[in-house]
Amino acid sequence: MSMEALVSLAKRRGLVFQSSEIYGGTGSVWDFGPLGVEVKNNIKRLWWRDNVHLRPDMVGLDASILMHPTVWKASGHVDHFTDPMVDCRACKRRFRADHLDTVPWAHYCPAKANNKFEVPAGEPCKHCDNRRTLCPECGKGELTAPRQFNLMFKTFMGPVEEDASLTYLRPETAQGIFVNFDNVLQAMRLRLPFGIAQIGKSFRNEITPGNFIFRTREFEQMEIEYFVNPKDTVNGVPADEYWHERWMQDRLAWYQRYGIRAENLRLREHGKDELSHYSKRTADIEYRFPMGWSELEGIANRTDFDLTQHARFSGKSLTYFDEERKEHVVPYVIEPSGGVDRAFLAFLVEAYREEEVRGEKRVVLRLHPELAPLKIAVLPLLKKREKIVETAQAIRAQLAPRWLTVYDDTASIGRLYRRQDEVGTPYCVTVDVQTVGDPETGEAGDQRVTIRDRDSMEQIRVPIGELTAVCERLFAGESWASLAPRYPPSLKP
RNA sequence: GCGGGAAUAGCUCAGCGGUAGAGCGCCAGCCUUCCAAGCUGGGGGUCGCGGGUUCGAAUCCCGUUUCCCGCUCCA
Repeated sequence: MSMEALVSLAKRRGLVFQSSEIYGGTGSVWDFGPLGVEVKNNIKRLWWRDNVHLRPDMVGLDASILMHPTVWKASGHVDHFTDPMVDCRACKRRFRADHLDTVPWAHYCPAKANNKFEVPAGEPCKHCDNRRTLCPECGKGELTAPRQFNLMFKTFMGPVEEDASLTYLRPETAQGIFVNFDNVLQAMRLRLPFGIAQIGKSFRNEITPGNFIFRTREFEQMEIEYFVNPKDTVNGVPADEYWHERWMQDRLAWYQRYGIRAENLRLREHGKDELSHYSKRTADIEYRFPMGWSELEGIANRTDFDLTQHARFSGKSLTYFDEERKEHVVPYVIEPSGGVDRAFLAFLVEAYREEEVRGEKRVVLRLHPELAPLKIAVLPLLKKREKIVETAQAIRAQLAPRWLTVYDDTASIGRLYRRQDEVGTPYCVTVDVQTVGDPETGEAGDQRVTIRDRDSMEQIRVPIGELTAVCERLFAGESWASLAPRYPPSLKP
């Protein structure tokens, strides 16, 4: 499938809109429409349920986006979260200035005659004190002066824009967890290992955003900081390494549980040169997006870097008292950090299918029922029959408190089904003449309705009185195939 | 930020100096007893934005914004 087809569907069906579109759009930010916000909330709810509520060793947190500016000094983001870039004027290649310093370079020194020198990596010219000026790739082009990109958005706390009030929109939710480590520890009486989870917006002034909602400047993270005692071992392995491996496997399984096929997921270990300034080891969970394998979630061993830094900058002790060893330790932390928007995109890409049904193209989102924005659509077969419409609307009202249920009567039944297919509604409930009886013939209604399965397009016929119970079983995961034999469809065609 | 491509109806696109179009979708009506059927009617476009050339610009020129593909970066 192509990203274009998905962008188009997302807009047409109210999943994702470009931000500020009526003003010509604004770069690298997107809005989630009425159906998009449902999917996104579903992703966050499931992540929270599976990673916080179902585990005895996890608690949640919701820290503010604006924090004390020193947080970002301590975290290293003020100093390290920058990429000095230089461009070659001739071949137009772009380089990170710090990478250029890793190779020796040829230099034509203006301060000396007979002036070609080889200068060692990372050193300026001994004679003129210049750094590399020529492109390492094409060898001819002159390089621009390095330009600094700090990827953090600056802002000001309070009405006066002065340096004293300068702070940043957080570039990751993680720091909100680290600075609350001791608060949470005291309030919740926790024992290592334990984790703190948080979902929230983060902001990065990316040099190159793009690929739809894959890389945006405002995005939402689902982060866990899982604290372990580095002195402990599990199965003979240091605790941090054991839990790192565990989280990699758990998180991989989570994506699969909600519909991502194993062949479209992989773990990719970071090389030493690409590790972040805080990381001992990092592995990415990558998904096979339309534009290629790209990161869905990073799982890093941040060691004791963050707690140590914050202890140093704040002067507060951020340690854990090890009762067995009778000593204070600084916990190590394993960080599974996922992008909500990236998960959204991956689930959508994975679910999108174009199928051929009776010679017609059918677009269907085969979303996991828990992710689907709408759970049930109640449809009248004939909108001219008052009794059918009344019954259908009553059924919608009956189901709505339990599942997000919509009613639609604005087209023929086939079209209504296809509309629901396009947004991935797992089940449609149809009310027909047989349900309510036919006043013309005097035939009595059977008070049964049809449930139609999105993926197989098969139907079963269920008494209205059992509808809620049957839906309960379907959404609890009971398979269509096991349920269907008990509720044969209408004998009429 | 650099190079390349693009921007016309909700979507996909045609039109390339002379009155803004098609298909699909959407809305209303008729018809219709379960998978985008048919018929009739309807709403909807500052042709991304700004400037220029011209009697006349969606069309040619300049600028700009946004999107897509690369370089680079990350969740």
